[in-house]
Amino acid sequence: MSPATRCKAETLLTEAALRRTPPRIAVLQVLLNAREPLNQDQITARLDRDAPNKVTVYRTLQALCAAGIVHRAFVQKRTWYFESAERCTEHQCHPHFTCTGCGRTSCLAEMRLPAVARSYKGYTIQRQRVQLEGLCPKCRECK
Amino acid sequence: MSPATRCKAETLLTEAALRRTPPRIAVLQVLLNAREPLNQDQITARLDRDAPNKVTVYRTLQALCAAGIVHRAFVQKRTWYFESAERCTEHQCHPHFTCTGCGRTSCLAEMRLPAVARSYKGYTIQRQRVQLEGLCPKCRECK
DNA sequence: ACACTAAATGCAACTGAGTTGCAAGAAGAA
DNA sequence: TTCTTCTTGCAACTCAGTTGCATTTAGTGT
Ligand SMILES: [Zn+2]
Ligand SMILES: [Zn+2]
Ligand SMILES: [Zn+2]
Ligand SMILES: [Zn+2]
Repeated sequence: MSPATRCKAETLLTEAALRRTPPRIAVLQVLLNAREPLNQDQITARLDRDAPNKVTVYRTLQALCAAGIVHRAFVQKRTWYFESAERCTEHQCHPHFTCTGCGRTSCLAEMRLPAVARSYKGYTIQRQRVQLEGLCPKCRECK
Repeated sequence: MSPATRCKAETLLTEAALRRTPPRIAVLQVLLNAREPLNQDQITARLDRDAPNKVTVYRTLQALCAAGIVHRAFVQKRTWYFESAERCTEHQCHPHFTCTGCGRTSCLAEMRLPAVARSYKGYTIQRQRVQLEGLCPKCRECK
């Protein structure tokens, strides 16, 4: 882990008024470095020896989500995948793409999405989450 | 249940080359009549005395989803909510709105959504699912 | 109408990510 | 440093979902 990432993690925690504890800094660093959403086991695996108890990871993710630093990106096979919220705007999370061929899910973080209406039939729409489905570049070739 | 709904359910099963068994017809009828996505317990509750075994409901929903007649609309508190696919198009499911105030999720089946690109960086995009978040009409008043 | 076969059902038992309670430990304020 | 409050680790629990298998049934073809 780079010292820059660590610094970023600590800053985010401070801004969210969360205590800067080793487990939180560690988990947040993993998510800041990840290119794809990770589930709890994957986060634990990346921490290896420094991994805290699984309940601590669980509660850490809860706290980070409540603070808005981390998002629950999607659920697959009954497990949640988490990611840093840094590549999402206030009104729109970046889309996730699930391949019907290989089952893999990836972030399309740079994809521009058409904006949705801010209100509809009395509903105030504050945030939009988009899930895409189809064939990934690899599976498209094989087909 | 109206005889029309039953007929519709049986037709859908036949078209999908699925056996028209009592549990399947019953579960499908419930979903065709529902205005909101339902989880397994809610489906069972609506069938009351006629409710099949929970494993049968589970496997029925699996079969209906595999056939594309039913969609897994969203997951909430570790349980899946199902709905008939009749109000979705091939490329776009109707959006679901979750209120951050009361936690309720509702279908915005008539809402028009801007179309998303059919391909992006080598990905072939076949279907789009949109999840919205904000305040529902009731919670907006109270606020 | 009857026999046959592949598919569906019900039951019981299992799975495992998520969740909780509580005692011990650590962060941050005074 | 002391104190208070929040956080952590452990063990135990929850419960929707999942599986295996024996029994039943839908649909097909006599
Ligand atoms: Zn693929
Ligand atoms: Zn992402
Ligand atoms: Zn509401
Ligand atoms: Zn819906």
